[in-house]
Amino acid sequence: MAKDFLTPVTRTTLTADICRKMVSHLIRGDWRSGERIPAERELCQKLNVGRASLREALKALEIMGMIETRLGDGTYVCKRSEFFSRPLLWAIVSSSEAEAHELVEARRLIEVELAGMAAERITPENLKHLGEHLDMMERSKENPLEFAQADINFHIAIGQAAHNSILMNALHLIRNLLQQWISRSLSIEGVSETALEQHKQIFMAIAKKNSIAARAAMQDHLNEMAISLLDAQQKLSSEDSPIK
Amino acid sequence: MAKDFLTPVTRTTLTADICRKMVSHLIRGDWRSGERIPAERELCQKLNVGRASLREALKALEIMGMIETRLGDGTYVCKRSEFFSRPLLWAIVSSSEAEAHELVEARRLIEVELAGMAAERITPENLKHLGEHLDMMERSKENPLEFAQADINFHIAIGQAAHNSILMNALHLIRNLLQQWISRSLSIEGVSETALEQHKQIFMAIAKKNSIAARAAMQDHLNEMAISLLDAQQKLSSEDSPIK
DNA sequence: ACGTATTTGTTCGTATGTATC
DNA sequence: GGATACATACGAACAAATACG
Repeated sequence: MAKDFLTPVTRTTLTADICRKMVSHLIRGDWRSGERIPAERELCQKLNVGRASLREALKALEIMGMIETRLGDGTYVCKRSEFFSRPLLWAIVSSSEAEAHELVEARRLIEVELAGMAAERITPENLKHLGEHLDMMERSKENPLEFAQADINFHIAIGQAAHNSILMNALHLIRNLLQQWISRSLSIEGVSETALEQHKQIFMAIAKKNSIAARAAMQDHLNEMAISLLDAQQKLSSEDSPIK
Repeated sequence: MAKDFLTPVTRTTLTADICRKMVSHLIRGDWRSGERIPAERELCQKLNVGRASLREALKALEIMGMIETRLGDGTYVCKRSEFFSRPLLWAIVSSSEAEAHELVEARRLIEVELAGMAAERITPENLKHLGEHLDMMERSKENPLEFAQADINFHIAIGQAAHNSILMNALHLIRNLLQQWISRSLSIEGVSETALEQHKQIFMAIAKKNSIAARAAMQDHLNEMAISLLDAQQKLSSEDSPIK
């Protein structure tokens, strides 16, 4: 069509251009993971741009988790697996309308899948860590705080064993959003005993690399926990004094 | 343990703090989608920070697709569904085959579940919309751009019918990160015909409120698409010319 | 049609705090 | 402790694009 004759001049900002250039250097491996990149002032000269423009680009990359700047030291390239892993980013996924039951639903979906994937992909080292967290739970039956922490670590370790960083980020996020209710529900009489028992089931299924059993065990666990959790949540929100 | 006595002082930068604050305003809806936010200098005064620090935060948000700045005009809030949709992000994500694989995996997990949930919870109105998007795909077989848009709308409509805002947000996010490859793969000979046929299967299963069939149909669809998609992604990253 | 005010884009200079050797 | 290199942060200034009367 005639109206699309000549493409409009797409105005780009200097900052975005710098960002693009930096990204392509990062990707191409001109600067490797863990390496230090040239100082800001040096880059300014090489790129022939002002310091503010460069810093805007650098900050954007930092917030996306691609580089890390250390005060008084320099700027370093992050590992690829850390790209996009800044919690800030994933907070966006949550929404104010998000209700407890939606969170619980999302949690079940993700953790069941992660358990299945972990059973298929777990390395001996992953398994060792997983076992340690289970032992920790056993030892800290009398200490609610330690128990809750061991519980978290166990679930996170499963996520790591699944080797999918995207879902791992999602797991972290949902955990954070649910954490206060999870802690509360663990303090209900008898819940932590049940949880420990179910964790053992999950561990065994994963150790046997039985993906189906691992999914089922995690499903059982989360079904059970969902009840206590929603219970704790209702109690909590009814106590909730309107803050306004 | 004694060594963990006092929590380390987590040094935060001003820019990151500003960024956090802005994000929470964006999420909480203090500034709505499409609205113009206060001018830079005004924000500086209100937040009591220098303009450079503020701009670094704003640029980061812009590159992630959360806000849009127009020279000589002002800064506007993007729609939630457009967050993370900036081309620059594609460049970053598309550079890693491992990440592509993880994204595809996460997409399958979420969309299969959403299809199942949609079959159980869809309202007549939701179903009407879903049907309209399907018709749109049928009508635009010859127009790749329209077809791709109808494809997006169809999947989004399923997400809406599932009535879980957390998973809906996750769907948007992953969609945006995968979009360029999805478009590419749809342009491969024969792929769009297959996709259309599979969409019909999904639609029928959901219309019958058959959750199991809906899951299966979506699984089929995404399995098939994953092949074309990873294919398109490999081709794309091998074309990548060194910029220097 | 023109000019003025507003707003973002970009650079520079300067002062300060921090890390490393 | 001192010297050096570096990031952090602010403010001022001008350019460029846009909106509005």
